[in-house]
Amino acid sequence: MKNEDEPKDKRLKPGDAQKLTMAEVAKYVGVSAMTVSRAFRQDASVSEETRKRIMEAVDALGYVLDLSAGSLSSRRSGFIAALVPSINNSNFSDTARGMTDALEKTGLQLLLGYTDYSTEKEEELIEAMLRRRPEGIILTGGSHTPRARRMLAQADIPVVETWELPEDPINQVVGFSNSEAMALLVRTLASQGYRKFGYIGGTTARDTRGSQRRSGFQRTVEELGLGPGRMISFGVPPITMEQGGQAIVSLLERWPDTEVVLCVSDLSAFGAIMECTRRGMKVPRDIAIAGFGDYEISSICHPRITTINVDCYGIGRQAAARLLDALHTGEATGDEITLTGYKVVLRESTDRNGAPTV
Amino acid sequence: MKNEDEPKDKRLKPGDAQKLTMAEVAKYVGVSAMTVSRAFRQDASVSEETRKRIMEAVDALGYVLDLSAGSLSSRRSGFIAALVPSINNSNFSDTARGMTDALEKTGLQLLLGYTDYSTEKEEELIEAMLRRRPEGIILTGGSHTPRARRMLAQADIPVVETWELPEDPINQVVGFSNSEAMALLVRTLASQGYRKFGYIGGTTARDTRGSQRRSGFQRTVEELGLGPGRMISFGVPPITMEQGGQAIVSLLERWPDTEVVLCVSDLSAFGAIMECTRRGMKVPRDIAIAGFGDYEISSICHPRITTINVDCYGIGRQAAARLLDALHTGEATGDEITLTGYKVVLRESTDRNGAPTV
DNA sequence: TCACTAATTGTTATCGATATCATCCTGTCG
DNA sequence: CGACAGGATGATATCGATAACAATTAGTGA
Repeated sequence: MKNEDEPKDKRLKPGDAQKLTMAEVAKYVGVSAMTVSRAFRQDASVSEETRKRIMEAVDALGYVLDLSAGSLSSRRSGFIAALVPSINNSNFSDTARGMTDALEKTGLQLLLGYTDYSTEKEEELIEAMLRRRPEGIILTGGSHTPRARRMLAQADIPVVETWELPEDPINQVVGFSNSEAMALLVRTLASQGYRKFGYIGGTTARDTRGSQRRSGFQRTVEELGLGPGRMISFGVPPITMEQGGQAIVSLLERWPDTEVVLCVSDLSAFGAIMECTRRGMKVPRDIAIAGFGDYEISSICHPRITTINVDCYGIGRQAAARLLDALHTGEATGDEITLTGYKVVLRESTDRNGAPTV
Repeated sequence: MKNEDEPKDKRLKPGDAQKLTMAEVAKYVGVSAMTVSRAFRQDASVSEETRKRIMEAVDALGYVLDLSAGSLSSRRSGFIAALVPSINNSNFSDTARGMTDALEKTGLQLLLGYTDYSTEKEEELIEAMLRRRPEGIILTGGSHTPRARRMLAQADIPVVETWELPEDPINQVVGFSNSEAMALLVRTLASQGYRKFGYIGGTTARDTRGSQRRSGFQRTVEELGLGPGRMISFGVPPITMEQGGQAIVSLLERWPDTEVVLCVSDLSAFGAIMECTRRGMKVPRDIAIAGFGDYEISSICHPRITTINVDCYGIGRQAAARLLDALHTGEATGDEITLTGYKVVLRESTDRNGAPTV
């Protein structure tokens, strides 16, 4: 083996900003590039002593591994793609956090995109993502354009759909039935004596989870013999806090005797409650209001909001875990449906007895 | 030119799931791979007719461009890395959205990571990002570990620091002075007659923007001769809504005569207001409370919250724009500081006259 | 008509790592 | 003592696109 201090006529000074390659690190240490490559992976067989010398050289030179080169030859990009409707929505950002956390230490990196609740945008993003050759992809919901489905099928990587139970799943699913969850909420409130139910949601079918919640509401209200629900649609999904406030005004103008209003999400429920308070109505004394999603705000605000708690973080974490399973078992696992929990959280905003202290 | 229907003995069926390469598309069409490559980029010179035939073949075969291969030879990854403290915070997710929007149509993709307010985590993420050879990187704040700074210097890519005005900027900066903004809020409220100021913030220096706001508060209160501010620290940053509620209780126990409380963020302000309301105090009649950040909630809740509006989306958008400038001008531009605006938004929660209607 | 320019397409080398197989060395066991 | 296992390392081909330059064709003006 040569003298370790040999790099005499090399113009490589430690800290030199020029593009460093593995080969140069190798030459500096006096080994082959292959050995340097091995030293970067803990499993590969390199003697401890060599690895140490290589890592010292890496530090001294300031070399940073180039994964884009590596992924080409290893045919593993190290990416997992994930598409969520919005990153400004704390439900979905919790899900994204769950995915990121589950991927920690696996060497896989999350490539995040947001579809803005549009399947067209989703299709574009799927194509953009597939160009990076992700090893798996996580989608929100089960609505996809035909072309998106084709691209996914051809990509031949595990797909996980989340947050819903699609009728025609692509591969795996991690989610829950939004319509069942909403139905449970209706039944729970009906059992407390509420009879005249209103509903606030967005106008279009863009938000499929919203549509499912609405149909769960409608179906259950009719099943219970409480007549057709009083439904107000307002704004393009996702419906905002402010729109929740506007919607409750419309709803109460049209059906002033409404006893309880369910909202497609906590955000609109919060907006509705605040608007009522502002107008001098007391919640729940004058009107009861419930949301969906159990956002942080709902347990803090006054009155606290009755809602459906959804395991957002768990959805992300499990979706990533299922993807990892599929990658490890050679993608031979059957496509499973993983149900995630939800539960009714009864709080002040629908309390039949106690009006909130003010 | 050969017969276009030639692929007779090729076993390539359209829609075949096997790994497709550009060369196979080329063979299918009867051109060279280079021509296919050109067809994918709008600037390159390919006849319209050829491009059309190629794109039809791409559709028929279901070929998807492989950017990881392309970035290796072109030495352009097509990535911009961005690190934010948290994706669950709507201020930062607005910033992320601004960046994504600014990068739309540029062919650059955002690689997002969250540091959880830790410079150590940031250092790890910077290394992970640099392994993907991003063409630029956007950071939040000006606090970085020495090793992080070294890696960034050596990477030799444009860096934009956001949300603050670091004393020792790396390259470009897009942000504002958090301490000046908070000082402005203090002066504004003082000019309305408030004298006894309290402050609620997190405990440690992890959240540098929080620390800057606090010092802006403290300095200004003293400058105005209003004695040392009454400060309560609570919880590990980022301080939550719930902690805001707990903090205001401590603060009022210790200094019951406090007239106005400024909070490090709207979230803690909201928690504080709700806790006061719950305890039968009226805001602002009994105590005035202000926040920072102008989150959606602050213009909706009751009472509406006085706050500092920050152009979160604009920070992201401009940060990305500055990065694009630097990339186009060959990185020869001087390192500039782009100031983003902020303004005091006076609302009900500090209104000296009108108590909110309840 | 012919040299010449511009538009279009092809050929070859290359980006920087890793897969794969070959080689070398050391120690062990019959 | 010789053969062989296994650990450590090296040599070479390769991943799939693109840069750079070469070649071909069509059109243009003298």
